[in-house]
Amino acid sequence: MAKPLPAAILLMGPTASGKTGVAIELAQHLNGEIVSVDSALVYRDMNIGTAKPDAKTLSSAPHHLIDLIDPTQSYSAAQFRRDALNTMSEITARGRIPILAGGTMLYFKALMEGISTLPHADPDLRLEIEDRAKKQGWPALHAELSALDPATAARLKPTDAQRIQRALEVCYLTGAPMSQQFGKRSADDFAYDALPIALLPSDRSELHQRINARFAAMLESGLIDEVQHLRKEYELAPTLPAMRAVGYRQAWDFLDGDFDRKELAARGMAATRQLAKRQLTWLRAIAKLVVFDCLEKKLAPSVTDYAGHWLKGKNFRVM
RNA sequence: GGCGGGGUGGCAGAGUGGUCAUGCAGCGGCCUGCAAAGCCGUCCACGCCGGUUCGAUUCCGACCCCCGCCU
Repeated sequence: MAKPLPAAILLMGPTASGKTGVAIELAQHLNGEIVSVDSALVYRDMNIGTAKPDAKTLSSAPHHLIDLIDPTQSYSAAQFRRDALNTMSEITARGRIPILAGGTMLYFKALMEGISTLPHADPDLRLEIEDRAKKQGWPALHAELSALDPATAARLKPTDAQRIQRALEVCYLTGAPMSQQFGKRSADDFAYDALPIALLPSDRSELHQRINARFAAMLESGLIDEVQHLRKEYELAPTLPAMRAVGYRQAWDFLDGDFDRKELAARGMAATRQLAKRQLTWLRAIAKLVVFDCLEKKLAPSVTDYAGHWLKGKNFRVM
């Protein structure tokens, strides 16, 4: 008979849904450690705009996958999967429960469903492709993809620059169409008995209010200074993933003098609302979620209570 | 009070006697190494009342409101 799988808790929710507070409460009460599932928290020196928990909060429970790389570097879903699986097995080996908390739904998907064995990004090749796109336009490259990988080209719009680029990159690097390599999953499965929890707002406009207030607060606490500092300390460009993050992109353009502070606030808030919308679309597509209303007052205690019962039912020891 | 200009969707902003502005926001969706990214789709309108007309957001008149100048 197979050994029972180790337990894990997955805590998903849109931005500003209160994930951090819930995750800490879970970690403290259920003998857990938090694994961040967030494509922006991996950046060092990006604190205000990413709503990174402060030092005191971070020390109140073990956190992982935060502050991994410089803003000049880039991360990926595949890298996240490796890092997360490694971290999770370490946590499990300590006899504790991994609590994966965050809002980057692609990372959750990659973690749970696995990801095909494909070459990693090649910056030089990408530059080359972008160069050609500038001259010939993306539809021309899409046409080229039609010859190399008809199946992928068929499902991509000629305007979908990012995915056309990736598909071509895979073709060039491997000599084979990406669509033919999609079956080959990484061998290391997601071998956990996971409780997937989603924090959803019962009222969208209230979430929007929260988002607006939070972005205003970020400006108050020095988001602009943070970005200015980053520009001074690192060799950054507005095309880097880190500088395309919500808030940072807008602050960058503001520092370039593209618009005034009022417009910065409006654009930052709008970008955050749109992020939340996309996150909610992801969450609606995922079946078998245990849903909590993130606008509920006693959110953290009730989630902890629920997760505690779930763990007990599986004979895990709960602190 | 007089003269001039104007009132268009949540906002900005074109335009036309008879299928369409457009941008932003909002809403729905897609998603395999950039994902807080990238991409697709979509609702909402012509200040008010009357007239001309087969048909008026568009033409005419009255009215209301706004802006500027003058008294």
